[in-house]
Amino acid sequence: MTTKAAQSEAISDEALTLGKQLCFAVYSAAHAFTRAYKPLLDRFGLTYPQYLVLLALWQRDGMTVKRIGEEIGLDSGTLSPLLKRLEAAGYVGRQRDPGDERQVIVSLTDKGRDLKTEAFGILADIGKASGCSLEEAGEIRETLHQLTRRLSSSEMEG
Amino acid sequence: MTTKAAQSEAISDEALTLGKQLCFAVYSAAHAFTRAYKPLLDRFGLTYPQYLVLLALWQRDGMTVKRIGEEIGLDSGTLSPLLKRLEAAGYVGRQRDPGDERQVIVSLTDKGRDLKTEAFGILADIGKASGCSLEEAGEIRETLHQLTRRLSSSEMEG
DNA sequence: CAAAATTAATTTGCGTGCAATTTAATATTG
DNA sequence: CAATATTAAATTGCACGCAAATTAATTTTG
Repeated sequence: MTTKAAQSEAISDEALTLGKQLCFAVYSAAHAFTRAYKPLLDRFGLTYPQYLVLLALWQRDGMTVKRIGEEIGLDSGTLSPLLKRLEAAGYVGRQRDPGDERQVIVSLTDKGRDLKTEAFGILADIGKASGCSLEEAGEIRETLHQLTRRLSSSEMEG
Repeated sequence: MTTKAAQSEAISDEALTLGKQLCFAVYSAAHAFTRAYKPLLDRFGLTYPQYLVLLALWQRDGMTVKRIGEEIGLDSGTLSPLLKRLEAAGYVGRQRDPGDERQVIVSLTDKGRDLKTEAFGILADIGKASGCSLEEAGEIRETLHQLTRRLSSSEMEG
């Protein structure tokens, strides 16, 4: 098993295993976050992506659908129905921008604003459960941002 | 702005921002992987989770649905229809276990086995696009595994 | 300024992802 | 050994996530 063919086979197997584990680690961590949030968000009747939208609005109220999408990385096809559900739940309102009728401005209701206070507790719980210091969390964030940027920038058309 | 109330407000705002960024970094990275794989998998008519199932089968053929679910973290509600699509595409076969008729054994077809060779190339492409050395990838994987383990172990019932 | 191009949301269609229910088969135990 | 409990898949229902098509409003430009 020391031929050239056998060696390249070994390298490929290593790449296979590593690639699988790296991709799957990210995949699992994302699901772990979703699951960790779920019981905390259930009592507000919110899903994780709905919560991400509210986090964005708590930092900057009155954004358009497009702007929200840029903030959290979702397109309007996902956001339109999601925002309707948030509206039905009474957390946000949606109004066409009078200055540009193509755009829809999403703004927090009083109920949506009130939720922010309780949401701080949720983030604290998640922070505790993640077992990270502020510095560790910052490092993980930076590493993943870098990874995301690299993957996004390379097109890799089949 | 140096009262006790103002200070705890500041701390909470920091937790809010950090928590949001950490959760979102993981969330974005997972989607970046999915998007990075998409053009490569499209020509085989495969989705990313379908590809994960095949990766698992290339390493250990003939697993039950439950075992596959444990390997990649999906339940039968997701796997049953997914496996039917893989079967319809001709990559796997499904047979009831004669020894225990409750179980369904999933095995690769010749077409499914043949795909493994090309899949090595996909992993290599992703590895290249991620811009990681084997060591860096290993560190990221370990960090995320640790994070996933911590989040999974803490129940946090609302 | 009118036709063409662009833009923002919405809608549609398909494939997850997961909780909860159902069905069928196997284990348990009274 | 028959009633009960457990287990593995499949099914159902709801909410993403994204591509593609549609609709309506605004720019662009000929």
